[in-house]
Amino acid sequence: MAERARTYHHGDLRASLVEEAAAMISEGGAASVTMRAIGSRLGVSRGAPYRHFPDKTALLVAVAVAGFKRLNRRLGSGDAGASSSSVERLRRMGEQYVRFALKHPAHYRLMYGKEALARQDQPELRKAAGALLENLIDVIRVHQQRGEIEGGDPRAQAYVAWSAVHGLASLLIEKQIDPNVDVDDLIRQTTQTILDGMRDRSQD
Amino acid sequence: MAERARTYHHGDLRASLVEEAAAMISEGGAASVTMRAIGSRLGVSRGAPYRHFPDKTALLVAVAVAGFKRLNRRLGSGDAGASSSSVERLRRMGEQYVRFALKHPAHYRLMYGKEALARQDQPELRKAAGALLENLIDVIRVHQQRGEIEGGDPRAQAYVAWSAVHGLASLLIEKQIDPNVDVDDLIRQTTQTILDGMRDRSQD
DNA sequence: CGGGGCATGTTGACCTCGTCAACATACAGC
DNA sequence: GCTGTATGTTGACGAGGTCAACATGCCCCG
Repeated sequence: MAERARTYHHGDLRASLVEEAAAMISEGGAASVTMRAIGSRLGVSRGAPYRHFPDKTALLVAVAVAGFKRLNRRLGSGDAGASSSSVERLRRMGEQYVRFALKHPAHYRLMYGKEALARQDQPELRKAAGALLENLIDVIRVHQQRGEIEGGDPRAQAYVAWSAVHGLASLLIEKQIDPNVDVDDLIRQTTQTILDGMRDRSQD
Repeated sequence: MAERARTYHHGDLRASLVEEAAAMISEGGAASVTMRAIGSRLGVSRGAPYRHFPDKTALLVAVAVAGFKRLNRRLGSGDAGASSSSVERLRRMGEQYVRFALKHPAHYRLMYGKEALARQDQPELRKAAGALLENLIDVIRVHQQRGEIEGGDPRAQAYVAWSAVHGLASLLIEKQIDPNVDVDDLIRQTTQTILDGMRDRSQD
């Protein structure tokens, strides 16, 4: 983000673009992000962004990457805070994950919406998402060593856990879940079910 | 191409539009679906679709609804085929679900991509997705009665299971999962973990 | 059997948007 | 101060969604 505060014409337009685009996404959804609109909000012309990003997709990818970094930081912080009662730590991560998605629905959607983004493989994005997975794998590995969860391939288990929280976040965001259901309970039950499932492996 | 009924000008353009749009989505993604392109492929003008759908969104919603119905049918059929070894039935449903998503990635994406669709609540879509949930709840209820899974609120359990398979499908579709991982194994492990988790409930 | 009228389809036009090229300008270092 | 490059601006183009005016087919009424 803070590359350098070059006080050029605008003064680090690149960073401002990413920041403003993220804000616009939160306010009006990804569809409201227009080169013209974003330029207008920043007091520059529609063409200005092209001096910093080859096209709109690249800008959106940057926004998505920033989102992953933020999410990562958030999960990490909750994790660092006193390694609580072992498994509780994993459950907390899951909760933090879903809560992040609920707090920034449009942004979250963008992070996982390859469709709207590159056809080309976006290495930056892949790296940011990869970091998320790696962190999760690390935590799982720790718990495996403590014997708190079954000791299979931690990567596979990470995928299962990730699927559960991502799926829940996605369904909630897309309003596929009855609004009368208590979200907190549902989050708890989801993480708990996964943890229970990872402890009791009866076959394969 | 196969169906005709009213031999009006085109002969049931509405159905053709939905069908063709679905085909185009599969071929080139949702972005390739253009009023002009779809009209061209069907031999009508760009304006013709507007006699059957108020706007492009409505057409896409119809496509999404058709997708849900197809998915529902598929899950139901697998379910009806000899109520296999109890829990195996639930696992099969999960597998069928993910497999459907992998077979029709763009279509699946559309089904859950509210962003691209209505700002307004689309009752048809909600109904179709609701049917999916209801079916899942029914199956879960049956297994609860057989004592094969814990007997809490079947709706909540359905959401948990749905989250897991939807999340896995989503991550796979968006290529967030290492291609070296064996997809079949991952699907099996996911459904198995959920089932194990629903059997062994140690706390609330 | 012949119109009338609604259901369908067609076209032209307008607006928004992404993007590129030509042009303008501000900084930085000499 | 002077020049070159990093930035920003504008005009233009093409794609695409959508609407209104217009055209046409089809069914039903008399």
